Amino acid sequence: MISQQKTSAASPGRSQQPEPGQSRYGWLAAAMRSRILQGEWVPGEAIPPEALLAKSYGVALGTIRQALALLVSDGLLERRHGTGTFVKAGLGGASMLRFFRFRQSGELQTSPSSRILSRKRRLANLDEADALGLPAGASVLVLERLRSIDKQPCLLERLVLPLPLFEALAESDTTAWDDLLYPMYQRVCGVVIHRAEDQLSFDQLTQQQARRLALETGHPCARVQRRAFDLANRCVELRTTLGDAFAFEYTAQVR
Amino acid sequence: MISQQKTSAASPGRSQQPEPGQSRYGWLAAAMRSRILQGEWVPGEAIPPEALLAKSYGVALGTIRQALALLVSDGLLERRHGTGTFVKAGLGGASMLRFFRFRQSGELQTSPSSRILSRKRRLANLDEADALGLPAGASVLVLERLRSIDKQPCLLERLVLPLPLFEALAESDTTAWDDLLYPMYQRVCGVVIHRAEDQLSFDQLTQQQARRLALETGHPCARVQRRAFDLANRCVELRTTLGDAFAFEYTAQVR
DNA sequence: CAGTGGTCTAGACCACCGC
DNA sequence: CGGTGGTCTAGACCACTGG
Repeated sequence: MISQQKTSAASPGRSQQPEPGQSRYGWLAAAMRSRILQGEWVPGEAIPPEALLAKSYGVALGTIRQALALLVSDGLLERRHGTGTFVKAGLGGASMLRFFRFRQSGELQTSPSSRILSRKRRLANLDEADALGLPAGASVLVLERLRSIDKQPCLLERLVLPLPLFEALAESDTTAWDDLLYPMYQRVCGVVIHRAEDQLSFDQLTQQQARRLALETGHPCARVQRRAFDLANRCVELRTTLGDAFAFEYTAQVR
Repeated sequence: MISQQKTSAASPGRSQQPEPGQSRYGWLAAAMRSRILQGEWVPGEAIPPEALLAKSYGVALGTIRQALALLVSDGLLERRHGTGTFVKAGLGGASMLRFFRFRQSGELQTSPSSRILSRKRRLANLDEADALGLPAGASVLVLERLRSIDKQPCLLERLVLPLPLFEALAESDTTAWDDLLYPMYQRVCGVVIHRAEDQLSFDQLTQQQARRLALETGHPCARVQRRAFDLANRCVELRTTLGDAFAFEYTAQVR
């Protein structure tokens, strides 16, 4: 080894750049990203101030700011003027409702209540293993979940969770679970959901699905197939949500 | 007037900032935005280089770069390394297809062909006048349009266009129109479509709609209600697109 | 090769927040 | 008030693009 490590936190050396084809701020962003992924900087808390980071990495303030801007646009950090730079907390949940407009007696947009209809452990099929990045024959936890507003069933969900990771959910009492899963993932399993991809499509309800949603067999439904990712950008949840197609409403921005 | 105008293009003066509560780069961005809206800088062409802008506005390079970054994130400008900074051309069109997966004989994603079914001039109703920012009783052009792939009808559209602006389309031969409307708006009417909002929902086809799409009455359909905006961010097109719900497929990013 | 945007520096001062 | 991020400067040098 030629380069000598400095006393700084994750030192890239001072007068040389161990990066091959990367910009310095790109390298810094990668370095700081890994400090988040490895748990040195934890979600919800502040990271060291810019000035300190600049000094410890041996770069100018502006360079650190560029690196931080990258992580902000990645959604990993959040800056608050006069206060500090914070690691973003995970997704709050209730994000499924943005696809639907359900009538409520009151005006308040309360999060729907949630009931687990079934929970079983089984082997992942090929598609699931592929999407979750699991080896063939890995086991998963499969949940069926009904979400209701004012005791009116409105969303039917099927979730697939990789099992070593979500083991804590395989045994606990499902009637005591939170209405929002993502904060619970974080609390119980240490899994932070950071982003998701929702694929929207259309179908008709099977007899069983219709019964659970209190609709008729063959009723049109909107289907949301979600892949949710953790901080390290690995898919850790597959979810299929069904709801009345006539309650579906979503606005997409173009360009 | 105390401040003396410099020789620069849209001079903000040198040592003072005529802005009330705004940052300097925010003011610069607004100034440059108006140079685009007023047609001094035209879509598709390069604006003056940063160094020249910095000198003519009497600010540092970094400040100009911040202002440019704002306009880039607004989608008004596009930067190309080693080449220049360009005013973005309008939306290309064919963007409706991103909501649908239509089977084609070949694999190629060609733009669907387009046929105008009807064209009439009438008074805008309240909703239309409101959305388009028109006075009550203004007139609009209403078009019905069928889009087909491989001679197979797939999308049925109804468009509402404000009339003083799109007068050139009210008389011309519709059989000679382009398949893509937005480039034609720009060429024929000087209207640049810059962004759009698409509201998605589901419904069932009326008898007339079904006939035009070669489907059955009551067949489930996806509805895309679009509001399209020009560079000045004024709504200049309302469009409702209907297509087979079973061909609907769209992916949304969460956070 | 000349001209463009991209990176980086080492400062200064300002605006906001919480105590 | 002290500490944070936000704005701004006036340079230097690098990397890409095109003729």
